[in-house]
Amino acid sequence: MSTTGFKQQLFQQFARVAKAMGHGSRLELLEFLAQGERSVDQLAKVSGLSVANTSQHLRLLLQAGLVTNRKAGQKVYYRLSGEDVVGLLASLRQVAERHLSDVSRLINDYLSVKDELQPVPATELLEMAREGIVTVLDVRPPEEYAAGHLPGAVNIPLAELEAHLDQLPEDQAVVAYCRGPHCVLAFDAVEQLRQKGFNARRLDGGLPEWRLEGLPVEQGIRS
Amino acid sequence: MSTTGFKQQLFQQFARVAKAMGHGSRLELLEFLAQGERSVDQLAKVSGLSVANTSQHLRLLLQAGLVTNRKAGQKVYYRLSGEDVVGLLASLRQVAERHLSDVSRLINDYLSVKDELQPVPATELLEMAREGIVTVLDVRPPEEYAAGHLPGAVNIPLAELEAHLDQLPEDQAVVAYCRGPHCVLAFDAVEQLRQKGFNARRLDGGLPEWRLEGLPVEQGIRS
DNA sequence: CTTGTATTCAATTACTTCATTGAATACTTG
DNA sequence: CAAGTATTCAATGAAGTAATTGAATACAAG
Repeated sequence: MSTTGFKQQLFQQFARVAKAMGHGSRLELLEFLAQGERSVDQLAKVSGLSVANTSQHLRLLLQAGLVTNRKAGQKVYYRLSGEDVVGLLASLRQVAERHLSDVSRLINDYLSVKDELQPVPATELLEMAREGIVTVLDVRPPEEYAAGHLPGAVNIPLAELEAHLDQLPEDQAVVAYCRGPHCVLAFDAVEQLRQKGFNARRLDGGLPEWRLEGLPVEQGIRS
Repeated sequence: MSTTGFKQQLFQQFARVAKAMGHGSRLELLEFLAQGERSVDQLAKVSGLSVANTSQHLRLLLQAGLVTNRKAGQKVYYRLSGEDVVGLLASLRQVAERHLSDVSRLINDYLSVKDELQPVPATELLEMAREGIVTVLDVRPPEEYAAGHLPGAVNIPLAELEAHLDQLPEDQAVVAYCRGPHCVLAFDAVEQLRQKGFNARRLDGGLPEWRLEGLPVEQGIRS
């Protein structure tokens, strides 16, 4: 094989991975899988895609090496191939935010209006949590919380926040987090909490980004 | 705008960037641009694409925010938008290498046969160079060398290596580098040098990866 | 002002991608 | 064994992508 031929094949292979990420739905599926493994049916429900369509996208992600799968009875569970995929997604997001004005405008118009404050860096939150001066709030659905969450985090899905305010100490700061840096649930939670008089902030990033920084993750349902 | 609408638009924007990288030729153009800014004509020549085709690919990369351009007379010069694009390309490459068996097989069959030794980490090379116990060899074309190179690197394009062996001290180790971790030129250089009795190794990565690690870069033609 | 150079644009053709639909396959339950 | 469930497959039509070709545009030189 010539040098040119080799190079072209190599770049073509790299392009396969990029192409697999070249559709909004597949990126969303990857973000869901970053929270923990899910079945096809679960992914179809949470994404709003048909099962057949979800299956097709997952097959493409599988062929690109971004996810792996395992069978359990009739169900097929998918997961990210590794933490490096989270890193790749983070890198992609950062480039888009920085160099695409459409992206920064979209984020500004929709998210920054909800929370203009800088999010709390992960290592800073870990420090505050260890000092016991903050309440960490996970606003994702329970199954995502169970798959993995920040140590000591309280799980109150956004839809139930108003009904469970009593679970949050009023004399402490609250830092909310979600699936990733642009997950609306964390923004909405902070907005609601501030309206109720809480000192609420957002975490910089979500559970996958936290884990990517090598920070500790708990699993299971809270006692 | 609804939460679902916002999320879908955001993912669609991120997908734009990924899709722009979803073609082997565009990834190759990005690797060339990682060495320094180039004109359309230069990129067409070095990539083997037609000028019109090169222009089309560059326009797509521009729209995706991966490159920027400037005009100088009749020429248009393109460059990467930022170092974060190099990081994104590195991340993509790493995921492909790790999770696509076709990629690791391609690399193994074509590159590892040329050089099975582990490449020298960048920080290690910097140390050795500072101690003056190694010769750093840049085997890229002179214009890429001029745009940026490792401090103290000697520029001998591969095609001229045999004729310029006298420029390399025989009593010192030689570490060769090129455009990136899979640039064949560095592998071929090391192969040739070993055949001539030199103690030759490769750098882990190329000039863009070196710069991404925050290491010093020189510019211009060597005195 | 004309000619040459560099680049971009638009149209075309062929190919690929995407969502849908219905069928096929595999596993579970009664 | 039949019916139900979960998932994948294949075909289809619409939309998008990629290379080529020739034209258009912009700038430079004589």
